[in-house]
Amino acid sequence: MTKKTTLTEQLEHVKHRVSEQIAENMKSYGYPATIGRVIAAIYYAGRALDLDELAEHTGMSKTRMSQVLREMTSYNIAEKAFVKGSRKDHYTVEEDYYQTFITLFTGNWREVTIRNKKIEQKISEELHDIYHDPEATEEIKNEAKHLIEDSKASVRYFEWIERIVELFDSHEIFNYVPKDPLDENKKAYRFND
Amino acid sequence: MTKKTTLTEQLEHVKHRVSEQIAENMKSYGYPATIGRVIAAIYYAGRALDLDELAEHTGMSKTRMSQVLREMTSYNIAEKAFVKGSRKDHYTVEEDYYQTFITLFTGNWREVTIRNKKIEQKISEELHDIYHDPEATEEIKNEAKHLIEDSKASVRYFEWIERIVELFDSHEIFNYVPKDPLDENKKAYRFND
DNA sequence: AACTTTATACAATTTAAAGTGTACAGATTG
DNA sequence: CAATCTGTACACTTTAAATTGTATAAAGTT
Repeated sequence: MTKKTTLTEQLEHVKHRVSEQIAENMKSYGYPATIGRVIAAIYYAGRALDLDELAEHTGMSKTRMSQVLREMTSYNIAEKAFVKGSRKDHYTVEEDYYQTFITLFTGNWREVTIRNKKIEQKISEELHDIYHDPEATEEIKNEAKHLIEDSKASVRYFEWIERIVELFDSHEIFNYVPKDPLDENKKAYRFND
Repeated sequence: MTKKTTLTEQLEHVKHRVSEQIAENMKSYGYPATIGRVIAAIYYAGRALDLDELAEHTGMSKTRMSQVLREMTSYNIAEKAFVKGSRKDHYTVEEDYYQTFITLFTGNWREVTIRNKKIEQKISEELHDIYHDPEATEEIKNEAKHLIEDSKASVRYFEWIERIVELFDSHEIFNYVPKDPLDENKKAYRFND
């Protein structure tokens, strides 16, 4: 009474699950799940795909594909590929997991630091005005001073985040956390890299 | 014709904006904005607050506070504090920016790695079964083999993420990216830490 | 220039997450 | 043990994000 499934179907099923898994991970990165499905589709196809093909593979509307691919190219995790004799736009994706992680992670955090440093700048100015206002009582001055210190600490924190971003972006992180933990030894054993 | 605002009001306004800023950042971390408002409220109060006080400060319902604080304690960024002579639950929050970042970041990624390694495990078994199925053609075997390699690479990637998590969790990251970039020099100048 | 093909702007819909109000259970007090 | 206080389960509402369908602009073909 077991349902008959061919091995080919089983393989397809596995791929589908991997695709959903990647989709789920994208949500954890804070990006739409669809991005994950697009990555999987292009990866399994083994070549650049156009919007219609992607809509087909992901089971979504072409409109959505258009939107998502634009988003992906803006994040630098997809790019248009020239395909001979077709006027459709074809897209390839970054296939290196590590690089995708780094790109999405740093992109997100760079935005955060930029936004926050901008706001802190404005707030800091405002607090200085309050501090130097002739009507400011001792108590007011005290609180303003306290908030200014908070703001400075906050900026230092975002500068730390910026340096973290730089650590990943420059790939320096791989010196401290190698992709393959055995690399350390390997290096010692071989003459060239 | 300018609206008259007292300095005290201006200070309150600043605090409110900082609170919203933290809320916004929580969204970037992938957590509900309300968490940020709770952190700010407790920080500015300078003491543990109970659910009613938090509802008051954040302008939200007590029910929501209950939910959010439970979430926060589960993430280890808030904890119940004993307050003499009150039977209400009072909460304190982690006040160190860096630690909050690390806690939320690592918590999120730990979940991801656990989930993914589990799935890869199952998928890998399934692929082996397909590979060893007597009905498997050369082509099927080839594709299965390929997918098995993918799966292994994927697991190696998640193990890298695990090591990244460990780097932050252990605070070792501060050796490579110090909170204060001048620490490096400071260390050289002093006898004790 | 009319006709096709392709991508996308825009408005509408669906879906998922955040948040609320009521009701209730467990603990505490008189 | 009746009366009150506190936190939360549960069902409902609101809000924001993802996704779709239609309409249109831009480019390519005949």
